[in-house]
Amino acid sequence: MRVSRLMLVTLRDDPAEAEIPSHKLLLRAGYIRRVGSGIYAYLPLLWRVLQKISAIVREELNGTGALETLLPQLQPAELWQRSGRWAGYTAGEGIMFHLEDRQGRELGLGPTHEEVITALAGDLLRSYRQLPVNLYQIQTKFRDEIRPRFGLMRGREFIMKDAYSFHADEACLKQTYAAMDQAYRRIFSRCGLRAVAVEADSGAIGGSASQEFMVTAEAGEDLILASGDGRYAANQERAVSLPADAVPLPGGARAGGSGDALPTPAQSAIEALCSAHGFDPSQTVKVLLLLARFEDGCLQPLLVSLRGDQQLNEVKLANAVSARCSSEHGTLLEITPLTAEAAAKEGLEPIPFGFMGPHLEDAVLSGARSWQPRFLRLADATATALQSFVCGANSLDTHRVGASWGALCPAPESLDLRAAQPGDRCLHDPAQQLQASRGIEVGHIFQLGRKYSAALEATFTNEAGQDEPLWMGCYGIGVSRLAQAAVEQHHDANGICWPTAIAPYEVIVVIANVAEAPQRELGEQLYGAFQAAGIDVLLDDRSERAGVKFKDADLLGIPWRVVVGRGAADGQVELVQRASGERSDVPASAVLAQLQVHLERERAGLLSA
RNA sequence: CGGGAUGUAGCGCAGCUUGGUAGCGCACUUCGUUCGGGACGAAGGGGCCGCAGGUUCGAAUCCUGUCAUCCCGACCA
Repeated sequence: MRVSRLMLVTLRDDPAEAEIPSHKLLLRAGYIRRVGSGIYAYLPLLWRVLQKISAIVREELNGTGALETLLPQLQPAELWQRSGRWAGYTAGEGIMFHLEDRQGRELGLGPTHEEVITALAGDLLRSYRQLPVNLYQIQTKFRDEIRPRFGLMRGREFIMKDAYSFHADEACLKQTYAAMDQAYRRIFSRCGLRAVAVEADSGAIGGSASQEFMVTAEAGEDLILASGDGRYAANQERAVSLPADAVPLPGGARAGGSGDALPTPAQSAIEALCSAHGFDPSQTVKVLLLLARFEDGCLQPLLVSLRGDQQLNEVKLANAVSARCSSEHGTLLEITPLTAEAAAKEGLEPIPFGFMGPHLEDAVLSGARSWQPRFLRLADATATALQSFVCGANSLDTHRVGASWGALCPAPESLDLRAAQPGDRCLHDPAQQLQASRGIEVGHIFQLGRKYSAALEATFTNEAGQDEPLWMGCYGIGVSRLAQAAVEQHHDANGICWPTAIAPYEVIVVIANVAEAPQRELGEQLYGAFQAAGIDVLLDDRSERAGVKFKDADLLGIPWRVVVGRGAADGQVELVQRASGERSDVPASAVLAQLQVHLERERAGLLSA
């Protein structure tokens, strides 16, 4: 391709709309344009990148025996109602774009395809003899994100590879899951990405085991916690760790175990309380009030006890609340803090916020207009493990010192609700500490089990002649996000440095001065020779000054640059590697052979490294 | 949804406090000089100043509303 014909528009200044390097560079170098919030046009250069990524994905998945297919994006609500996800995905914080057709029938734009594929599988897969099957597609997904951001990182319309596997038993599912794990590692390596696999929360998709693949980058939206020995890595949403030891409360349990009253005027924050009385935060129990909203409209107040020095992990809490309430009230839609304003609106007596203890009685909820009249009481294990502690006395400006479970109130159910923190000791080896890094989630694989197949009655006949639900796995890769993640990981002050395997073009031949016939002729000749050799080559034939063309070549990030300039008359050209900046003078007759050696190796991505 | 910010030419910005009918740099067009790291000079084209009301003789500028975009958050009282 000739640059003069490429519709190339590069920007000198960073567009105001972009914040992170990869987003700025993709805009500046003419790879993308914003059409709306979270909606981007993939310009010809980026489309080549996306196709190269897709080709790698296809090769690796086809290699595992997976079948490529293409499913509809317009999906009937009925399908989602059968799986039980319609309300959760369309109401509240739901992310599914949905609409009505002319007959008034409801439809959704596919944010994911479990429903469609499972219904198809139920229809087509009848015997264990057909299993296992793994189907995948690469297509646009639609998600009405709460907050789209960072260009392609979190778009409302984006390209995803999603795969779904079907099995006769769990062991077979685990095999395919492991095969996909391996395929994913190869895919990211071949794309030239440093990616790590981490344990993950399976979120709204559901199912049991799940693992995310993170491209490590400062601008990542996710926090990864990993042990120094490399044996444990998890998303913070999911991570487990050993909490710091609590400092024992001097004097132990007092006044029959329900504690002594202590005047604590205006000391509603743990920090203020501790500094005023010399307590350690780990000697206190803090109480959080929250409100869970369910699909059926039920509003359930939550009372969560945590050790004062610990932080709540909302994802763990949401999972715990779902497990306890969803069979009765349907999908958990959201959990919000229970505020004084909301309580007043509900017609309740004032609640002593800032001075609450775990013994706060359900009576404070009496007279509630729409809330359930009882708290769902949950506690983190760090709180229930305390022999004696400091907590609010449930009246303003007062705490209790030396309270203990049982005497004060029954200990609530003890769970893991705390957020693991960097510096925490690891479960697998207390000598190891968790270290934090940031990551961009580019892939996620799940063992779904039979959640969807049971809901959608997708069954097969087993060897014994009985019908049972299919075992399922699902596996996603954010193709467009991966492209931007690659830029985030591979750029410098001058622009993008694409890994060769996914670069839009592998080589750019720059004619320094097109007014010079020898340069022009040699440039054209090399361009033709590279094309004939199967190299993806760009020819910068524009009548710009050399400096402009060099700047643009750097910005675009083409891995190799061949400069045809002053030496052209003597048959000499310059070969420059974009990422390293290394340059050498090479006879024009030898440059193709040299390039082929480099490209041969680089096309494999990091696999060869 | 809560908070913050910004909307002026394709991009980046100034002008707004103190109302008088729009400017700079880049990009674009033409000509000349230049020609290996975003050249210089000259001449041009392009804007209902996000939109709608209001105040005023007069609004980019003041007031009200609205829309859009970006950032932070939606977690500990």
